[in-house]
Amino acid sequence: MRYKAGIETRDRILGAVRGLIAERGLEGTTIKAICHRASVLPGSFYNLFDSKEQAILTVVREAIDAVDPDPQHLGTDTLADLVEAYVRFITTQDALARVYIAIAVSGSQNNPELRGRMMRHHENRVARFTAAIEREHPELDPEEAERRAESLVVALNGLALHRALDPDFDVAAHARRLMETIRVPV
Amino acid sequence: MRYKAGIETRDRILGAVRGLIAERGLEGTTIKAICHRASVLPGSFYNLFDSKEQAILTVVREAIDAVDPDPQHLGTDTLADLVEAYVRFITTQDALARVYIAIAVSGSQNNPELRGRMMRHHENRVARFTAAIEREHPELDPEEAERRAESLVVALNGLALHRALDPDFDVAAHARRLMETIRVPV
DNA sequence: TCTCTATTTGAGTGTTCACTCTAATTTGAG
DNA sequence: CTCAAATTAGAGTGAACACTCAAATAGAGA
Repeated sequence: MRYKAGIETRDRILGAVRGLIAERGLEGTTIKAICHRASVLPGSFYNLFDSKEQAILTVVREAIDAVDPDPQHLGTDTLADLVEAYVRFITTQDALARVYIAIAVSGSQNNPELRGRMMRHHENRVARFTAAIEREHPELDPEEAERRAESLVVALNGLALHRALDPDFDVAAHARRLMETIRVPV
Repeated sequence: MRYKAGIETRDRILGAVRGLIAERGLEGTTIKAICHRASVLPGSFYNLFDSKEQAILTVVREAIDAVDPDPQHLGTDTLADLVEAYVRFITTQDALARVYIAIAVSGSQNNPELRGRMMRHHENRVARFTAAIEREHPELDPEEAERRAESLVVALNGLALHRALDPDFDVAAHARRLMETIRVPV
C-alpha cells in the first residue's frame, strides 16, 4: 500500500465494513458483501488486509476510540462530559455500539488478545471517570470514588445493551439518573 | 416424538446445546457438534427439531425463565430476593447469561418475534421490581418507583454484560451497591 | 522511456455449514 | 404376535464461507 490507489481502496473497504456492520451486523459482514459494496474483488481485499477479521477489528478499534471524548487525556473533562459523550456514542453510532457489545460477549471468549484490549479499555474508562469524580467531589474517599466510577461505567454499558434491544429506550434520561447517584453522600 | 427413545434423545440434544453454548458460544454450536455431543446423527436431530434455531431457542427460553425466581407471580418476593436471584443466574449460569445477551444484541435485530419476547420479558421484570420497591418504600411515588426499577434492571444487565467480559468481576458486590441507590430519598 | 513493484483481476480451492432422503431398525398399542 | 408408525442410520446436497493464485495492468521513481 504505497500508491494512492491502494490507500483509496483501503478507505473504501473500511467504509464498506462500517456500513455493513451498521446495517446487517457482524453476521452479514461477509467478504463477498464487503467487496461488492467497496467495488473491489477478493484479490484486492487480500492484497490490503490479511484477513476479514483484521478489517473488522480496525473498525471496532474506531468504535472503541469513539467512546473517548478526550483522547489526549488532558484530564479536564467533567463527569457530565464523559457521560454525555458515551450517550452520544450509544445513540448516534448504535451499530458500532452493538458491535462493541457483541465483541465483548462473544468475541472475547476465545480471543485473549481482544479480551485484553477490552479490559484495558474498560480500566482506562473507569480511571477517567474516577478522576472526574474526584475533581468534582473532593470530599469522597478515593476508593469510594473509584467504586462509584466503576458502577457508573458498568451501568452505562447496561444502557447501551438495553438500547440495542429497544431503539426507543431513553438513554439520556437514564444516564442522567445514574449520574445523580454519584452525588449521594456516603 | 411419542416413544420413550424419542423423548430421551430430545433431552440429550437439548443438553448438548446447553453445554455447547456454555463452552463455545452460539458460533460453536453447530449441528455437527450438537450431534456428536448428543451421540446422535443429523437424521435423528431433524426428526425431532425443525431447525437448529428451534433447538437453540428452546434453550434460550429456559435461560429467560431462569431469571425469574417466582414464576407464579405470588408477589411476595422482596427486592433483595429478585436481585439475588439474578446475581445467582449471572454467576452460576454464565453461559446462559451470555446467550441472553448475545440474543438481545444480535438475535433481536432481524427477528421481531424474538425481540418481542425479550421486550415482554424486560417489562415483566420491571413490573416485578416495581412492585417490590413499592412494597418496601410506600413513601415513593409509584412513577418514581417504576423509574427506579427500570434503572435497576438495566444496570443489573450491565453487570451481566461486564461479567461476560471479566469472570472475576464481583457481581454480587456491585448489585448490592445498585440496590442501595433505590433507598435514596427523592 | 524503462523497470520494478503495487495493484487489480476473477476464476478457483477446500472447508464448513444447515439440512435432506431413503432405507433399516425399533417400539408399543391392539 | 403383528404391524403401522416412530426412530435411527449415514451418505449426500447445494450453498456459502474465507481465502488463494497466476496473470494482467497501472503507477511512479530512475
